[in-house]
Amino acid sequence: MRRKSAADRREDIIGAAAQVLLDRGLLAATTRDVAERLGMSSGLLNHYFNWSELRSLAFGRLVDADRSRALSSHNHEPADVVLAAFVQTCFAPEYDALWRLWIEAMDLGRSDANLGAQLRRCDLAWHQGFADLIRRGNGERVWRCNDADGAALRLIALISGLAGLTLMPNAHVSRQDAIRHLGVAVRYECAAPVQQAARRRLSRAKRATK
Amino acid sequence: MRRKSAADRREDIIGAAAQVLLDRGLLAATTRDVAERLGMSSGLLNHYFNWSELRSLAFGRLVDADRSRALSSHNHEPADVVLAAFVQTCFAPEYDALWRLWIEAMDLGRSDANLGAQLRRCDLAWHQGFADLIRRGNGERVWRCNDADGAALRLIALISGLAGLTLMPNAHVSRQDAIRHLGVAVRYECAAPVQQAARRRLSRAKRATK
DNA sequence: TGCTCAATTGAGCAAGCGCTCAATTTAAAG
DNA sequence: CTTTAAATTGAGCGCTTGCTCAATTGAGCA
Repeated sequence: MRRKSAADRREDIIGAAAQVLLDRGLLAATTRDVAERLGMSSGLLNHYFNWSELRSLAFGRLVDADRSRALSSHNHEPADVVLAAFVQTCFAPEYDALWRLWIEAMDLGRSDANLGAQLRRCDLAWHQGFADLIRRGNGERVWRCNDADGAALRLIALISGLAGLTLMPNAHVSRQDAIRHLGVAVRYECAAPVQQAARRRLSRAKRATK
Repeated sequence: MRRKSAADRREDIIGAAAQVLLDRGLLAATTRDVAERLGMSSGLLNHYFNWSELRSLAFGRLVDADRSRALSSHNHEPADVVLAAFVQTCFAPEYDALWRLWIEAMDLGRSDANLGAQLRRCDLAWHQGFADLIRRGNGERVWRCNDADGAALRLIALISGLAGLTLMPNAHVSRQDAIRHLGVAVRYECAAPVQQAARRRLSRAKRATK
């Protein structure tokens, strides 16, 4: 195998490991898979990383890239548009592998300290990004949410739970269902103030007709 | 080892396997752990079960028992009391092992067909039980929920997501936080009609003073 | 009492895992 | 060109896993 500097080699390995994780999952992926994908010897891989370290690094890189794409990439659009787009797309098939990794990390992160620390970091970053988006929406007056942090945490927890239900073979919750349920929860948490007032008027009118 | 009938032996093994699962988790538990706990040879265990089958059976038994305890055991109490008790207790330390199994099953159930089928069954049963409880509350007029099935699914998904956050070592979500967040979601989904009216009056009064 | 067959044993197989290490190759410094 | 240190190799070690199978044991029946 053509020689490279240590830094370049490390980058190659992390990138390949990330692809292997997407293909096989955190649990099924092996060091030999990564080495084979790069056409390098298994010994070289272990010269740079141990598996726990490499797996955590590759996982963190994937999650970070995904978060940037989902939350930070289109900061020019209004918060409600960004959130609506996220709700519509987050359960699309192309993200199955990522949610699968997330669920696996919730399990393996308990026994693998590297993975646990990485998951915690990713968790906090997602939480932060989501809460910021909700606060931005408050500022733009597209909704009114008095507990952005709490809402962000609840929505993220709901998403991972829904992902778990959706990803099962023979799942009894379809992607469309998951999107719908997430949309309902989003409306609970981030109700548009205008709609709230309208709904209040409506219910008052109903009582009046009784 | 003292001889037993096939049926008794199978029961012994399933029971011991359930305890091993609680102790070590779905992933770390091994056939040897179960055999050792019963003081029997590993060969005998494999005479009655293969590991995939046994693990799924033991998992299902644990989840079923827990569901009975949480939802069906005190049917004489009002639905809101049952639900409130569930919210307060579901994240208690004694159920950590169970939630851990649930999260592990979301992962392993994708590659282990037995476990996948068992998880699906348990999922549907929990969903059914939860939705029934919500509908009972509708009948008792302790709340008004127009989408009991949807609410049940969202709450279960939220719970598993919160459990995943809570169970991590160095979790940034405490048990108290999890209870609070679940309580908030329950109020979203099953708002007491009386409280709704009171809140409406309150917000009207606020606008009047401005 | 002897027979029979199912329950039970436990050494060990085959496979997979992360990782080691002595040996080899090669880019770069002197 | 020579030297040197670092990159690279790959056979294989040590361990764990689920599971097999020939051999052994013992409860129930004639």
